[in-house]
Amino acid sequence: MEEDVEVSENLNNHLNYYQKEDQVLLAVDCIIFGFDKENLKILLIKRNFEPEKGKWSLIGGFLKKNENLDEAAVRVLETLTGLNDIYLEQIHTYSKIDRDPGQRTISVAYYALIDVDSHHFDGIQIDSAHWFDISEAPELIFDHNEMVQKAKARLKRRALSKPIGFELLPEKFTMRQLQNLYESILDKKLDKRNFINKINSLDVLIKLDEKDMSVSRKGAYLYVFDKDKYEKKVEEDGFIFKI
Amino acid sequence: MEEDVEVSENLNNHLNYYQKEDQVLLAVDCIIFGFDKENLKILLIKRNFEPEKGKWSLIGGFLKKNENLDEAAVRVLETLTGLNDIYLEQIHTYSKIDRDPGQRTISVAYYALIDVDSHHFDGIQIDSAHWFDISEAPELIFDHNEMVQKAKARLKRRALSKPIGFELLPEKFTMRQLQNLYESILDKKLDKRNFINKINSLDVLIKLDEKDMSVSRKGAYLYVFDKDKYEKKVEEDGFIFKI
DNA sequence: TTTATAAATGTAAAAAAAACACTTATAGGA
DNA sequence: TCCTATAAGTGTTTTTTTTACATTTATAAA
Repeated sequence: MEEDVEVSENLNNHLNYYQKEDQVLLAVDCIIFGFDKENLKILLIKRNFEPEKGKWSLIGGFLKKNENLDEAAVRVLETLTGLNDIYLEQIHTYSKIDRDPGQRTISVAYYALIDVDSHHFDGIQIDSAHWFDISEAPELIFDHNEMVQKAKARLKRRALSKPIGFELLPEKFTMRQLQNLYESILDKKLDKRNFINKINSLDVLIKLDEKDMSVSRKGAYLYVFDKDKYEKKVEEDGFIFKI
Repeated sequence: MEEDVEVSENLNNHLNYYQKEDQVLLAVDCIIFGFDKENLKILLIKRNFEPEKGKWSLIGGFLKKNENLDEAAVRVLETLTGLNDIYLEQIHTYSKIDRDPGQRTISVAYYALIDVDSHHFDGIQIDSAHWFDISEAPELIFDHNEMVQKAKARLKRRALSKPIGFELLPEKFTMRQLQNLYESILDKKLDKRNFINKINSLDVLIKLDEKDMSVSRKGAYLYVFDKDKYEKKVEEDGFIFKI
């Protein structure tokens, strides 16, 4: 039934102006970055359908008639994680003719940022999903490696110009964790004092009277990101977040 | 005939793995920036077909089976300008359900950079096309205004980090023209001496023994962009172009 | 009480960016 | 041919930002 409607809509509906044009399948694929207070991770799944069944892959899905691409990406992510409040951003659209040997498919890549620990999703919803350390991720199907490369580059750029990191951290975090995150994303060591000075000069963190005692004997103060303050700054004086 | 083949391929071919998925029309729309040595421009057309016939629009076209998106964008641009060596970059994919009242269409926006004068295209190939000063562009159909906004922001970012400007200038140009271009893109006045010092410190221009006498009595030295040197620098020492 | 460990802290030097004004070459007009 | 008007060309100082760098402190565990 559904298919009949589809054919009729696409080829026979007199309200359509573009009847002679080729149609394509449009997919979304999500590069899901996570952070566990130590290392940057990526969430991958083992494909359980053909083609390329059994190989590692990004999670993806096809765009449906009744949703836009952002909504499709949210849906796809919810299917995997059970979460629907995940930070998502569109990156690039991939269209090589034979990129998917199954059928001509164009794919819109999104990247997502998740705090691995504090979003304790109800167990990942697909058994074969696995968090890989970003440096230890396996080869992926199709052009998914290329997508991941681009997403990493984008993440790096955004980390330098937006307070993107706070999507990847628990609500309360230590300076060391924030620095670990930036070091993972930028893939280089940073000087501790300079980093703290820089962050403090941005004036968008609130230092709590609370310490995380789980790592050191002295304990480390916890901070929260002051989103309102950040947004007010951006609005009022075109504040530029720049690390 | 062609349509028969299409239906059969999409719905009946046993090599297709994704038969039950919805298909969509995929378009490309091009934000064509130009520069005439004075001002940043945008090339728009008056649509000569429904819907929204007669309104100003970006130039666009539908993706075909035998091409990828970059190729589609090149084809669309060639149709309009007769040129096929234009700098193009994908920006974003737009998918709001009712963005095109004609039919559900997803559109991939590209931006293009053209030197208005020295690419003297054989007259623009579509009569209704017109170069608008970027600040005087008319309202556009669908979500094209949004696309232009994003393209402008992207152009700004890229101008600060890549020698993008040289796509928009004639081969030989004066420092004043380069500064005009940057001022147009960044939408602010720059100090002449600081600008020249900055550009010279990048060391990617060749100063010619030739002057442009068309603007001042004194004449202004002409420069060319040393693309090889630029690329060698990027490769060898990760040279960062930053204005 | 001692010890081991990560946290917390500030300053000086170097580099980059911004502010700033006068001289020069030439065409065109007097 | 001399004068004038106009944009081109040129450096230095100040300010801001970035980088480099080492010691003390709080606490839990031994």
